[in-house]
Amino acid sequence: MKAKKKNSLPARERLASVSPSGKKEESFFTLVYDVVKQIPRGRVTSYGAIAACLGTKLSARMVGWAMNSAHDPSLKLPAHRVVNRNGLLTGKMHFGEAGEMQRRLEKEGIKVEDDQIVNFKQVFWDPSEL
DNA sequence: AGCCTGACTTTGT
DNA sequence: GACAAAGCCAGGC
Repeated sequence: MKAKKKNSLPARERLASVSPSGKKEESFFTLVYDVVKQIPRGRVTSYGAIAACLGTKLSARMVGWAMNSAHDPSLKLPAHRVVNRNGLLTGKMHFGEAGEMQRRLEKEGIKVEDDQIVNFKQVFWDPSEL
């Protein structure tokens, strides 16, 4: 999975440069949201992958933490497609009800066993791949 | 202004 | 192979 291409240019600045009218409130979350929203159905990714894509690979925590603020349903963030690098549904407890995250994943064809994604390597989606 | 926390990851013992 | 600790950045209090 080390097929990550070198991102010499931090996506932070790249995406942050996207200011429609000069007035922009891009925060770390915005970048994360954008990436998460791009996760194809039936695929999952890890916090580290997103973080690396953003250029802050040293801080995968921020990604997960950003999701903490993503509790807004209007964001339509498929947070259930975001797991830790082990493919473990670490944040399933934050979905309101335990088991919902797994249920959603299974609904998309992703098998989850014991809170862990089966064939995680196969369903893993690298944001840099898009 | 400063300390604490957090849905992670990596590395060392 | 399992456990412990450090690193990271940004928001909340």
